[in-house]
Amino acid sequence: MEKLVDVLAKLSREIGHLEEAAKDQFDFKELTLTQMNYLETISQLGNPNLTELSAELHLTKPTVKAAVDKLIEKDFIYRVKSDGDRRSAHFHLTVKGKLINHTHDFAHKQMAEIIIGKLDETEVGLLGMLLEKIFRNP
Amino acid sequence: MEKLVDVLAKLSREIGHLEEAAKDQFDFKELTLTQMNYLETISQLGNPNLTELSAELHLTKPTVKAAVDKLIEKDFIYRVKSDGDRRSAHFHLTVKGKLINHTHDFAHKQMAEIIIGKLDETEVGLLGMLLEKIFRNP
DNA sequence: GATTATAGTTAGAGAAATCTAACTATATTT
DNA sequence: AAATATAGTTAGATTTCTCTAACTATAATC
Repeated sequence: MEKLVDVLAKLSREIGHLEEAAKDQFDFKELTLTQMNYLETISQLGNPNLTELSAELHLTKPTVKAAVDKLIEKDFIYRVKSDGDRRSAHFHLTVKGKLINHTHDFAHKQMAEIIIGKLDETEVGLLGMLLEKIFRNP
Repeated sequence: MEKLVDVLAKLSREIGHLEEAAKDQFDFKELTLTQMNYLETISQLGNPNLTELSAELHLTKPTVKAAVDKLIEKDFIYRVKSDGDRRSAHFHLTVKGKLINHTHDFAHKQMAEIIIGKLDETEVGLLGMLLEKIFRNP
């Protein structure tokens, strides 16, 4: 257990570094840390409305409205009116906004390459199976 | 490769969620997202001085000075004068500031528990060995 | 159908985060 | 030892982030 925790820490630190590096590359100087956080949260929640997004971020609705208005203006997200409820609308990432996820994808791809460089084919297959088993549903 | 990337994405997303949850728990409402980022970066750099911290964050020195002054006031970090260079000082996390790292530790421990719940003893041992091999130095 | 609840908006104010320009003190170079 | 470079600081201004209070429009409940 102790050892497993250690090695998980290393893995997550390594992935963290790779993501940081990817973010630096992807010229996200156009966005503040806070704004990036909004994009990530919108992506994680999967097209939330204002109420859901505010709840997740522990911020008030006027605060979040101001932020998303700015992100819309900068073409990172857009609004889609709800069919069911005419009061409400959901936020979607634009193509530009989805770049934020590419930083994750990039990091994971690099990690995969590191792994393939360190393990032989059998071991890679084994690792894949084990991780898959961990995330299998039931 | 494709499959490995997928499963790494799941793993890192899962650890991410656990860290978010841990942060919520640890009543870091006292800190803004930005301030948490300062603490994490100070921890990662290992007691940087103002110049190093500014460079890493891509921010000007007056900006970073204002931020660290506030973190010192709130007792999350402290200044240690450099022996060699009398102009300079390094930032260290206080006991309170180190709590930021506990959120990571917490997440990794929980992840380890999930893994132990999903795999049998042999498989856990195997996974540990594989991950260790990945992070072995040469 | 009237009342209450929910989703989002607007206006205005204050705190947080950032910058540039100008400065002091110590180190390094010439 | 004079000139230049580096580490950090100060002052002042601007932008970003956040809040509360009051509002509109639609939905749900009674």
